[in-house]
Amino acid sequence: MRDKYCGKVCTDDIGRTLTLSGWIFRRRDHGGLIFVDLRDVTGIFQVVFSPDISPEAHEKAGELKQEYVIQVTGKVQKRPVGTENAGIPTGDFEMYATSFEILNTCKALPFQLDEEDVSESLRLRYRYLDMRRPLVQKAFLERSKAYKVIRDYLASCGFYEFETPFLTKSTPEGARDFIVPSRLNTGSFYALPQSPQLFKQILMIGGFDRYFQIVRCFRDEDLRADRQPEFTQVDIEMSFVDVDDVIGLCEGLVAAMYEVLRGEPLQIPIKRMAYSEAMERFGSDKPDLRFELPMVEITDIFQETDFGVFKKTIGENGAIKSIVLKGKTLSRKDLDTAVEITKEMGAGGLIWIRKEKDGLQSPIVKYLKDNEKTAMIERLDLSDGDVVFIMSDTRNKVNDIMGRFRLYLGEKFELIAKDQFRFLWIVDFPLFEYSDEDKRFVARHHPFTSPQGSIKDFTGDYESFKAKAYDLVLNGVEIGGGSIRNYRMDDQFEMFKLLNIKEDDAIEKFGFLLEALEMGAPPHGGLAFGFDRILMMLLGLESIRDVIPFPKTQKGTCLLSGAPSKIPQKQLNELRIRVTGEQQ
RNA sequence: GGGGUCGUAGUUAAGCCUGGUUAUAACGCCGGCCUGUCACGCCGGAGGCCGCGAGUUCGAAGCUCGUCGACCCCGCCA
Repeated sequence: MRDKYCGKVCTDDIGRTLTLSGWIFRRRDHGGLIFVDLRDVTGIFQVVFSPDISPEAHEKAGELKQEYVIQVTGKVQKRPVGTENAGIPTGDFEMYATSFEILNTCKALPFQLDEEDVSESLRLRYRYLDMRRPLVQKAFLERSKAYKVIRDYLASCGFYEFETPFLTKSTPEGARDFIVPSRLNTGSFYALPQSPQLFKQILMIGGFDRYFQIVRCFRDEDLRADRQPEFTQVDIEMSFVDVDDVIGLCEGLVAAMYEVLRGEPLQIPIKRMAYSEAMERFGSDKPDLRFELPMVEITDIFQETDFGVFKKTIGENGAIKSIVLKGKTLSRKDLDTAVEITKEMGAGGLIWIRKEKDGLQSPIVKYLKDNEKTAMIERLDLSDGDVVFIMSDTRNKVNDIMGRFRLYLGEKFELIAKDQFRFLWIVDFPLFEYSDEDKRFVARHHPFTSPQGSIKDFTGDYESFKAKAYDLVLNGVEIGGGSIRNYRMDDQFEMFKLLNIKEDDAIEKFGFLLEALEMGAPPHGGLAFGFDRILMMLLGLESIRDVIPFPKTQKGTCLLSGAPSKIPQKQLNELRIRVTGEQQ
């Protein structure tokens, strides 16, 4: 139906008669001449309708409206001198239409395709129109390029691609599952996979050595700007590897993606930071390193303090930590707002101290001893005008709230280098983590994660026992995570014991993996990247929805299709399901 | 489960704080004119349950309460 794409017409085509097809992007009707911008996925080409060339075509072109689909034939020529459009690649050329056909019409549009501030719900409702917009289109074309880079890179590294089931079994200790009722097995349910974790381990035990899959995963949790109920992971597993092997491979992959999507090489190896350092200095296991503003601990300075708040914290073995804001002028209102913000984050309070020419200024300064002030000025390297924010509470609370407060300061005082891409590996995660909900220690990563050293060396100190687990962080967003797995049954059972998971329960939930571990499982480990998130970040977009063609809203609905929806009673009957409408 | 922002022609916004005649603009849409535009231009026109429901009031787009929807955040997300 066409000889060429609109955006691909070039000098070689001058003098040739071509047939092009596409959408009417814009029509400029001068009464005599009518100009039409014909658009397809490759770009725009200008078609001219003139009564001197074809009175019929010119007459009929009066009917053309936005987004009509046409097929047009004419001779390509150079535009007259002075009428070229440097703004588009085909701006030196045009075509006088000798004939054309309207292949389809288009109703009045719900929004203009070149309009920038269209509400997202309207865009999602009419996603097919939204996709015709160049910037939206670009995101999905880049996504397509990314699939190819990943497949090419991993294939070149000896990886095989597999598919794993979507109708599967609930995985342990994870997010809430999406559930699918089984008609053939009344009262039983499949779970959609949160990740192909168990299956990829089975593939290693099956001897394939290196597996990957670009795979949809499902988690029935509340949504965010960077979270969707179904999302895509680049899932990777390798045999006969340790932490450095997996990290090295993944760095190569990320660098390949970065180069294709950003058009410049990525410096590797990527910086690594221990989990404990991340928490103590940045109050987060995914620090944004596009700006500094680290927390500095000053607990030791106040061992002999008379200041009640600090005294209490030290007595309860808490932490006193500070963040220094340099070179910014803060009004009293800024300081009050800062205090307010941290209170909203759950802080008991926030202390600020300003370094002035003649000493420290703060509501609490009168409670501080001279040696404490001096030590603080020295430790924090304070200059005149610097503002110190101090929080004093339990260590975890200080880390958490100061970490979030740090992000607030970075944003508010424009300290973040928004054009930077700061990758970071977080390593040496703790193997366990206390769950307030379950009132016990649970696996921080997942229960198949291998500890550093032998699990048999566990001394009872859950909090300091380290895992062979690692996360990849980009600009404060977790974009991937993985671990080396337990590959021996005795180690795995020991792990379950420490997690207080009963043997029967373990066998019931994932006995097939445990059985396989006893049949010559090789050492193995891997990682999963959040594909949508990486794309979002590398393309500089604000929301994961911008890189997913058909995303869900925050309430999990699809505005295009109307899912989820009620289903006919007949279907419910077949599944033996009764909807009670009541909270059980 | 909790906190917040928003909802006004097809679209994007103004008006709301301080209630009062016909709810304003731009883009789009419809009609007319125009032979070098590319965000074409000029003239004219149509288009509104002010998200929905109660309440307050002589009178509500504007105040109050509820509700629905979209978004952001906390919890949650191994």
